[in-house]
Amino acid sequence: MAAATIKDVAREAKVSVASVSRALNDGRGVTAETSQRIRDAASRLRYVPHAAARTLITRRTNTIGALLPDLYGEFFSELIRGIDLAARARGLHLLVSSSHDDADAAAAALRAMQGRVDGLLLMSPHADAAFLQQNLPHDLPTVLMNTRLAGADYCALSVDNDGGARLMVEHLLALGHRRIVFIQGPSGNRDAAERELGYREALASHSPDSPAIVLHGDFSEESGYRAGQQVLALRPRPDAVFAANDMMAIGCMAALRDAGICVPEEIAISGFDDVPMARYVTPPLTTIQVHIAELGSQAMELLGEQIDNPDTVMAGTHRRVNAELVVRVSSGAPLV
Amino acid sequence: MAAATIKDVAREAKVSVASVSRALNDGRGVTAETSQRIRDAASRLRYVPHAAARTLITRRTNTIGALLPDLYGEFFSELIRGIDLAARARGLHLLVSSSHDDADAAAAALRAMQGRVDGLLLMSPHADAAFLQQNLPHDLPTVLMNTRLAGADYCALSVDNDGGARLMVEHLLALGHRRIVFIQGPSGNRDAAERELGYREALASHSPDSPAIVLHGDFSEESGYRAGQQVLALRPRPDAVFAANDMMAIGCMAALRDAGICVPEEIAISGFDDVPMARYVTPPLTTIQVHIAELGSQAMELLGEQIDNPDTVMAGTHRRVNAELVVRVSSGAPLV
DNA sequence: GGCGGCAACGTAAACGTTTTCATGGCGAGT
DNA sequence: ACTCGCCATGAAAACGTTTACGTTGCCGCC
Repeated sequence: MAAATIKDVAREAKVSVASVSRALNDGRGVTAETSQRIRDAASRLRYVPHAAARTLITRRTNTIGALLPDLYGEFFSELIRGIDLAARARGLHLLVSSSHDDADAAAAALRAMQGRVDGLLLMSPHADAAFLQQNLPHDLPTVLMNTRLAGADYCALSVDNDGGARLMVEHLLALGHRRIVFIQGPSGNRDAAERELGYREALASHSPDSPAIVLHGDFSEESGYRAGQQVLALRPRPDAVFAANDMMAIGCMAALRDAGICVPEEIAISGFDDVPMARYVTPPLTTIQVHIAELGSQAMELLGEQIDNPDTVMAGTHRRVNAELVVRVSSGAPLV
Repeated sequence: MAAATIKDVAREAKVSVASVSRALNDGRGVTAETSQRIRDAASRLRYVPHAAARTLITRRTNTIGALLPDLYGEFFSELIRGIDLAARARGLHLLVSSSHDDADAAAAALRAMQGRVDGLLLMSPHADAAFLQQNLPHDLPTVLMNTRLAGADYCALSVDNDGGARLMVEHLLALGHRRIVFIQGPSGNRDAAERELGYREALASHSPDSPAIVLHGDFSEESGYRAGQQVLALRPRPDAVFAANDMMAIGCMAALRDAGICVPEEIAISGFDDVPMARYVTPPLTTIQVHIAELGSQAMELLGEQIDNPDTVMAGTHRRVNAELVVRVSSGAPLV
């Protein structure tokens, strides 16, 4: 029993294939009763339109592609969840290609998506201008996510690292902390750089006499631990530490604990990301939460708009998704 | 500039479309030099075959679908990673549909995949026999993952909860613990039920005089905390606690700590899953690690075999992916 | 030298839709 | 009553491939 085609339905309902197509799509140009007869015949035969045949003529796949780097844990799941939800709401399918870690693999994956998708969600560390120019079919609607490229040629979306960092510094300042250390992320990492920028900006604008004190780190817990040891050696001793991510904050906290320093009474600590673990460490970590799912769904929305109106040029549109302050014990805020 | 078609390439290379198709696919029936000329023309025009047109005639989409429930965190990412890697190795694309939490949504998603995929990876709490019979196109190769259905009609793959739980109980017994409490997962959850079964089996076969002591829980940290309080009230007091997942183990550990009980000196604790947090709690949690990525890639392998040889019936094949004991401090094992 | 066979290549059908255009019927307006 | 126009319906083209089948030319063999 091969799958039923539109011809089978037409024969069953004693009409032409054209009428079947009309009845099952917009439904205009067909009498109510013939339409009903056709629907009955279709469901009787369990007819489901052949997607490829439809694509061939309509030039639409009703599918969008997501090209992602090698991602771990919470971030990836949340991102996909957001994308998937928004895509489903628009009746679109989701073709994902993940875990390609070099530029060649990404380019190959990109080529392979050609013609299988109506639009592309692209997040790739290799996505510089040249790469895009070379590999991206320029008539394909695309939204860049968290790429280092802020260029005006593409539509982009990224998390507001800058704003999040500013929020955190303002929070620490409001609590009375004045000497605030920042622990950097790996050099070359864009998120890390933006967070540092936000730290410096907030400090400069809200507390010009507070020095910017920056220690090295690479997002790993160990580097946070080492930074914590350096913090202890600083004179005068800092009031607070703001790590570029939670894992470093946790490592730093361990270093302070090992040295007998009380957090947050003697030194406040805060991180960035709000990983699930952040609320479980002792003391619970004050941090910045980013709604990753929202990043995904907003990107999908943006892409959807581009697909629906291909003529209105949206290149250069650049949105940011908000970051939110999550106050817990480690920053020394009075509990309410 | 619309995308180049095979006709354009044919014109450019001054051959017929048939020769282009031959040269670009198997390459037989075409002279070496014409073949080269065709390839040149193709790359000059940036020709990439129209996937839908090809699908229409070959009846193959080179895509597999993954239908997943609403999944969180690590599990989802690892699963997708495993699937994606194995699929890419076979030159297949991955269409995912996730986050459908009721049976109707799952059925709709399943219908929508009709004809877009060559095979299906299905993990759904709603996938009972009736649901599958009703919604699954029976000529579509399918692999069931972690479904409650062990029936012989489908090809299936699941994690060895049973074996993992046995490993843990044997570990605890080997350390000299005799009164081992088990904290259940939510009722109706298949993973939880299998873990409990493994606990009971191991206890019965290795230490028949040890009683099976089972407390209620629902996988949440809070339920673990409550179970921990019940543990404290038991007389004689248990040696060890084996929670059906890590979060409950962590909750239980908190309850014991709050009561001033030392872990593992007075009571050993262990969990299941090896969530990232497990190594960071104090003391670090002994648990069972499941290679989720392997679950994904093995499922993909199984599906690939089904697709490649559609005639050999593989229904009823049922494999399990191993679970592994991860010994940390919380079980009281001597450190090496 | 004619003929069979084989290899390279071209022609055209087929896949299952959507959509344009043609056709017929029927109601309304004069 | 005749015609105009609209509306439901059908016929057929088109989308871009693959592939079965025909055609051509060439080589070798009798």
